Amino acid sequence: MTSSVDGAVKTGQEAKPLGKREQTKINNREAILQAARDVFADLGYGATTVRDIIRRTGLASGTFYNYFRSKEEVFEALMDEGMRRIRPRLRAERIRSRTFEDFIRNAYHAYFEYLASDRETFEVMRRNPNTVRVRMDTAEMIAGFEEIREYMEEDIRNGTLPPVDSEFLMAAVVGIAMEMGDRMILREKIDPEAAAEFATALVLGGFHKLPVTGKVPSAPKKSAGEEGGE
Amino acid sequence: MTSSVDGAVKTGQEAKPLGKREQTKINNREAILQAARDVFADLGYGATTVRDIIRRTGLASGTFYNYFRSKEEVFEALMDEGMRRIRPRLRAERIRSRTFEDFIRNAYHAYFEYLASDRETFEVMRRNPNTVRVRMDTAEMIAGFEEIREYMEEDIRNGTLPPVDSEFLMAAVVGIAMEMGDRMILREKIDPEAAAEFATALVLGGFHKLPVTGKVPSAPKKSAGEEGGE
DNA sequence: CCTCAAAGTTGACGTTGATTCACTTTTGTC
DNA sequence: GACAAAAGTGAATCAACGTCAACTTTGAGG
Repeated sequence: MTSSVDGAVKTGQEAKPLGKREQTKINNREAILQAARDVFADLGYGATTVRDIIRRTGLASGTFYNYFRSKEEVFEALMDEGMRRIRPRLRAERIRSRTFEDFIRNAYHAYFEYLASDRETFEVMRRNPNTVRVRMDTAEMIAGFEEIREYMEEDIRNGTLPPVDSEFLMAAVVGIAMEMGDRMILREKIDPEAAAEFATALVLGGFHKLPVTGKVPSAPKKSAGEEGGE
Repeated sequence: MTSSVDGAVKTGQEAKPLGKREQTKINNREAILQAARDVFADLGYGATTVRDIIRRTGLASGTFYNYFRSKEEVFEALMDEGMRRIRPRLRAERIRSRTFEDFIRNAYHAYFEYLASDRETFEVMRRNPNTVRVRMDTAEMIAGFEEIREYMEEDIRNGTLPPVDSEFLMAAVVGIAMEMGDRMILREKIDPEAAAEFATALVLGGFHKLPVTGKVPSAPKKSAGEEGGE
């Protein structure tokens, strides 16, 4: 009622007229991110300065700060972007997977394939085989890890997985992925398939033997539901 | 022999007169390292400046640069120190251990116990549960990892371990240690024993199932020896 | 003890890069 | 076409870096 006379009507959800303003904003942001990827790869994270980044975009130094507060924040955005791309895949694998085994296998495949596909972002590591590695625990990452852990607790509840320390298991699974991922990226021939098989075999071969805590975690927020008898 | 008339004779190897000069040098270096530990813990690695570090020592800013070239180098020294403390233990465990199993178990125990004991250095992580984590691959660390890998290749050669991708296995073992270590440190009650058992169980349970490459690595520098296998 | 050269310390100084902000340009609206 | 809001610009300010000439301490020789 009484809406604007000729304004674009918000029909469904995807009727983007997308004014010039919105468009440049998107473009600039993307330009900065891309420049950052390049510079990080060339100079390494530690050595790059905010100015190195904007210089490559042709924008003015001040403009950078309309988009990000610092070099860290750009890096964070880069990492978040990666995580945001992976999580839906993990979630999909999760749904598809009937067992803990399936999930692990599919998750590792998804992860290593993503790493291999987004070389650009991870070129940082190839160029700085020495010195400092940075790792950022962004909100998105922490959430991603927690989600994995959540899946594990579900599997403990439904009996697919013995009642082990789910935080440690998640940490181990993630640690394997990270460290192996770094190595994989550095190799001459990048073979995500092989990496995934390796990681999967290790975890699936080993998880039966883990010390059990005896404690079955209680469900998080959802309905109590059945927690499965003995 | 016409040696100096009254100079300290270098009898064996441990006759340290240790002049005042030498002593302050050691003291200053140690003071800087200790200050760095503190500041990193308080402010986080990224936020601390060289000056934050020296300010705590009472030394002048210029003095810092007589000892280290940068913040990175201090951090590196801190990490190296840790690695230098661990490697002899690993080597000792290596010698004591007859099998791959023993080695893994002992190595994890050594590592998690060291982490727990040197809380001060790793306090960095506790204080900055968020944001950036830095990890440095110092020469000492790389050497340490390579040493582990070397042990694994030995075990492949002597048949204790199937011919798997030793780089990946090393990466996985190290990744588990790092990521679990971080989690362990963050816990209310730090239990290196439990962490070591967990990690050990995972690796030892799983390594039989790893994909084998068929290739037995050849010995590094020593005599060719028998490479076994038909 | 006294003297001297080498080693080490100091902090002010010139640089570099981060961050802000008053001003200009662009965009969208009426 | 006029205006206000949004975004861009780069000079100016500020913080930290790393250097260096001058100063202090140490230890060796006399």
